[in-house]
Formats: sequence, structure tokens, C-alpha cells
Amino acid sequence: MTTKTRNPGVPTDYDPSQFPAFAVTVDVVVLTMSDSRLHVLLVRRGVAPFEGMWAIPGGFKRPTETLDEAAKRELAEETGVDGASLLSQFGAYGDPGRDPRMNVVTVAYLAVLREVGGVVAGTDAADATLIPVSEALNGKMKLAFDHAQIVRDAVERVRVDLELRGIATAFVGPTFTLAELRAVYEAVWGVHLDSANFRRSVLAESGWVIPTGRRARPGSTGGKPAELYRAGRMWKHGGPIRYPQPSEKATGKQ
Amino acid sequence: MTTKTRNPGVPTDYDPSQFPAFAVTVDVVVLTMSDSRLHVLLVRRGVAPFEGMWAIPGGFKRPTETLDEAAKRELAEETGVDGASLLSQFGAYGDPGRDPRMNVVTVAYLAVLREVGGVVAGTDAADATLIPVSEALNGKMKLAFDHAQIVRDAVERVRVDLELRGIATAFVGPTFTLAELRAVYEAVWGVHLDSANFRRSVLAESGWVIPTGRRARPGSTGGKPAELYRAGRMWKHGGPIRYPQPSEKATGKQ
DNA sequence: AGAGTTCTGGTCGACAAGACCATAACTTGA
DNA sequence: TCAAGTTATGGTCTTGTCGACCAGAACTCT
Repeated sequence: MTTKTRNPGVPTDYDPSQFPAFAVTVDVVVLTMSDSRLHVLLVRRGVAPFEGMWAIPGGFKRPTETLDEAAKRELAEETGVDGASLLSQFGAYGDPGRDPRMNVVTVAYLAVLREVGGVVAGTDAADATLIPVSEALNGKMKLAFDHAQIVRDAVERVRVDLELRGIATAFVGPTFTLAELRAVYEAVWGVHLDSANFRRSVLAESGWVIPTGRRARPGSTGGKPAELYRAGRMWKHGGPIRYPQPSEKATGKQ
Repeated sequence: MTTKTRNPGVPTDYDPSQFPAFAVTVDVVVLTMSDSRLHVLLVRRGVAPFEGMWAIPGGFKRPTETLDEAAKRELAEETGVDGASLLSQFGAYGDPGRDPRMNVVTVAYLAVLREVGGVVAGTDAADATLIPVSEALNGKMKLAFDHAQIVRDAVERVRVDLELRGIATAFVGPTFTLAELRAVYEAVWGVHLDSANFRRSVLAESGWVIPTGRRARPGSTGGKPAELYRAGRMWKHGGPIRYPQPSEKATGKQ
């Protein structure tokens, strides 16, 4: 029973000292909307390696917790958010040398929050800041480790989840106007959506948004006050808005 | 430089002995088509724990290789396939106790192959078998570790990738008939697609399939021999077939 | 040769999506 | 208080896509 067929993929022995040891960390990419633009939460590293550079929050997994629990714990410790309404794993990164000191495999999570402004103030990390993803990824801003790639992958993931999962309402508050909701789609996808058509798509079926009798205060520019809605139950199964395909003829040109 | 601000998420020290050590493994879910049904490659474990039970192939990551390289190596060692044409990471699993002996975090990969029948024979693992996913997941067949959940997640992933990535052609050979390609969609999605409409969608734009002058030999049931096609370049950017939505009214019933 | 099966192309209608216009409701500033 | 500007909301129209259905072509088996 100790030694049978010696298969490389199915080791005959599980002695921990016999196999390479890794540190396992969990990193969380926090995305949120601010000023109608997609922002990512970054913290400034105070220690080597990559001291002084920006990084996404994260930390070591403990043997007694699951990966999901570790992500939730790290998110709470770093941003004070305990709701963790939307926390989904989207990738693992384990290139040798990604951490210059030791072998580290990190599991990356995506968190979508509706507002982090006031939350960041109460965090442990002093230098936590919201930065537009366009600036964080334009190359001028060098992120620690392979965090630039991780953020890129997270943004790509949220673009897909916006269509397939009902992730859009996680960006807005408990009540919202259709213009706010539309701004989420426009910011994440980088497209323009007709407000009338958007309204029709969302209201076509019941279950997406539920009107609360109240109305939002118009912005400083005036205009008709919009109706306030709550998120319906259908967002669990997807979203009512599809990514606008470039008509398949503009792309067909190649 | 050794001790600065003490943040829980950004440790001040990277001494490996100070943080919990994990074993990191890479598991590969090999999916393929056989007899117009989706199959998964399973191996029978010869050692404890879970001795005698079925499991998906996998093994330990080495510190000198990336996760992708580890997956490719394991796939080659277990099935003899070195092409690794389609190998994509889709999840990480690290629940405490998922391996009764030690702390193991595994990174799961999905491999789509066109034919494994002859390949399995030359593998190291003697008891490697193709099993229909419906049977592997119907509950009667208990898989080792949390591999049942991993296979479930892999199948869900391939359903999405079939629409968003151009994964369909990976299931078929270098040349194929449109009926074969349609069978992939029907098996993975569990739907029926009209052959005429399917043909139109695929042939509507050039770049999806390229006709080779040749024709396939009809099956034992006869019929008009179908034209053989090669995969075009457009599959890199997605697929021409969209998942048939349940008309959004049947689902609206709730 | 005839029956059966599959491939291939055609037509038609339902429906979704986008462009565009018009009006309502509210703001701000004079 | 009135005018001008801004936004929300609803309507219409066109376009294209997708699925259902039909019919002929091409081949195998008996």
C-alpha cells in the first residue's frame, strides 16, 4: 500500500516534505464606479519588494479557511467591507519569479462595490486610493508583481459578467435611476447606449427593476427627475442588456 | 526596512517559514466528443487516499514552471498529448480538508481534445477511461477529492466558452463536416439545432469554415455525403452560433 | 429500381435592436 | 414669473437576425 504503480501524476506518497512548498495568497481586485468611470482600488506598498509601488490588496491564505473565506477576510481587513455581496474568483497566478523572494501562487478575486469612497477612510492600509482603470493600465503606472495583468484580467472578466451574470446592479446603490444603471454599462463596455432603448430593454420584462414610488433629485444641471428603482430578482440569472456587436460587418472587414 | 507599518494584508516580512506552506497541484479536466456525447477522461486511483476511486488527472506544480506549463506537462504525462491546443485555466480549489493528508491548493485546467481513444492506450495511468459526463456526474459515481465539483465547473465553463471563445473546432478533427460541428453544440448545450439554419450561420461569413474540395464518406445509414471543411481563423475571436435563449418568455414564467 | 437517409438551399414570419423624434417635467438664471 | 436649457420618458420606423418549415439533390442499402 505504500508503494504501488509509480505514476508521475498520481504520487504514491503524500509526505509534505517530499513536494515543493508554496505560499498561497489571495488578491482582491476591487472595482467600483466613480464619476461615471470604472475605478480600481489600489494600495501603496510600504515594504519590499516593490516598496512604494501600487498594488491590489491581498494576503496569505490560512490553512483553516477556504479560498472564498480568505478573500472575504482580506477584503474586510483592507477596506472595511464585510458584505462581500459580489466576490468571485477569476484566476490563479503562479509564474516562478513573480515574487522575487519565494514561490507564491496567488488566487485572484473580483469584488464589485457600489461605493468605496467613505469605506476606504477606515481601512488599515493608509494609502488606499481609487484610480481609474484607464490610468492604472496605461503603462505609465507600474504596479507591483504581476498585478497589472491581474487587473487587466479582472476588467475583462467584469465585461463578460456584465452580460452573463447580473453584475450590473452591484455597481449601484440599493435604489438607482436607469441613467445610473446605464452609466455602468457604458463605462464598463466603453460604448454609448441610447437611453430610450435601454429603458425599453430593462422594463420589457418584469423582474429586472422594481419601481419605488420615489424620484431622484436631479443633478446640478437640472432636468426631469428620474424614477428610482430597486433591483429585481432576475439579475441572478443574467442581464437584460447584450453587448452591442459591431454589426459583424465592420469587423468582417479585417 | 525590516519592520514598517504593520498591515495585515501586506506583511512586513516574507520569511517563508513564517507563513503556512501549501502543496500546489494542477488538475486537468479532459473533455472530448465520443458517440455524439460529451465525455470526460478519468483515471482510477491506485493509492490512498481515495484508493480505487475515479479522479481527474493531475499532479504537483514544480517551482521552476508556470501553472500553464505544469498543466501542459501533466496532460502530456497522463495522456500522451503534447499539442495542448486548448488548455485554459478555469478555477482554483483550496478548501481545508479537501485532501485529508495535507493542505493542497489545486488549480484546475480544461483541455478539449478531438479524439483521445487511441491516445489513452499509451498513457502511464493504466486505468484511464472516457466516461460520459452525464454518468460521471449523476451522483452514483463518486469521484475522489472534490473532483465532482471540478468537473461540473469545467462543463459549465465549456458551455460558456463554446459561445464566447471559438472552442467548438477543438472537439473535431482537422477536417470535419458541418453535421459533426453541429453535434458538438448539441451535445455540449443539450439542445437541438436545425441543420439548415446552422449551416447558414456558419457559412454566412467567410472565415469560420473553409471548404476542402473533398467529401466525407456517409455513415452506415447512407445519405448524401457531406462536404469536408477546415476551421477558419475567426474562431479565435468567438463563435458564429449563439446559445438559443429560451425565448425569455418561457423563463419569465418562473 | 425503389425506399430511406442525409445534405443543401429557399422562403416566410416573428421578434429584437438601434436610430430618430416628440413631449413631459424639472432646473437654473434673468 | 418667465424663458431657456436639460433630462426623462414614450413613440415610431427600419433593419437585421433567428427559427420553423419546405423542397430538391445526392447517396446507400435492400
